[in-house]
Amino acid sequence: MLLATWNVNSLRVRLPHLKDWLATNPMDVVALQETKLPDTDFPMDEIETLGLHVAFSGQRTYNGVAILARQALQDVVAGIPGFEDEQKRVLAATIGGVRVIDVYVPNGQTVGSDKFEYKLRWLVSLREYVAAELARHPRLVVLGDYNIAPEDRDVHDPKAWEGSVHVSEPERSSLRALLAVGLEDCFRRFEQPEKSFSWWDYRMMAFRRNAGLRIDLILASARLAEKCAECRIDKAPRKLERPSDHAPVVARFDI
DNA sequence: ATGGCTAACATGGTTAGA
Repeated sequence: MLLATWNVNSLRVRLPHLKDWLATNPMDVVALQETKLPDTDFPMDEIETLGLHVAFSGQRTYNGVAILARQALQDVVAGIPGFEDEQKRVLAATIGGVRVIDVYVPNGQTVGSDKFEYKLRWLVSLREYVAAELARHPRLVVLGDYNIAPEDRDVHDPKAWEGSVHVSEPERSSLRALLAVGLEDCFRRFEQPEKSFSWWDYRMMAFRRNAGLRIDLILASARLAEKCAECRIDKAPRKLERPSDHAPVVARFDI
């Protein structure tokens, strides 16, 4: 089973890239973030034409998540149950016996801001949700845009980023607490190229300089992680005209 | 120098992203 996560930064703009990418990289499951579309505008027909089932939870202008899958999606749940939130950032579904939770973690803006506090609160709720889901689903994958670089090796210039949003200790500690309930970062199960990143700023020729962060993660339960055969970042779509600032991340599971 | 791009909403300039 091949799964991918991709923050497309507007599905309206990136639909051609997504279709081209899927044509050469057929996936069983794709988790999208920042679709930036209300559900009434979701390009359902175009996705279904690709032979994919789809579930989505979106809003105008901001946020928005969607799951595309070769097989039918079962038990679709939007949001974090019990956590009141206008922002459409979470979508769960069961596909082929695997529980999939697609997450778009809040950005956090700056350390100490209201949005930062919201990010930390949000991560506590996510952790509680994941703990409950793990008890019900031994095969669980939680993938998406975490807006946290787990370690300094996931940052192009750790000195320059030290203490700032995406790398700060409260955020990293929240991520470690999430992993501690029983998830593993699939990417780090394997030897990887030095300076592997999944996001590069649009400005300052950041992609050409590989000045990026690894913030898009595929986390899997122990039972699933042990079946992980590959995990990689595909930089190719980031090289196209008018790209998303994020690259897709792919994981393959022998199930 | 706290910017630099990009997208949405708007139709010029603000908000937000990371």
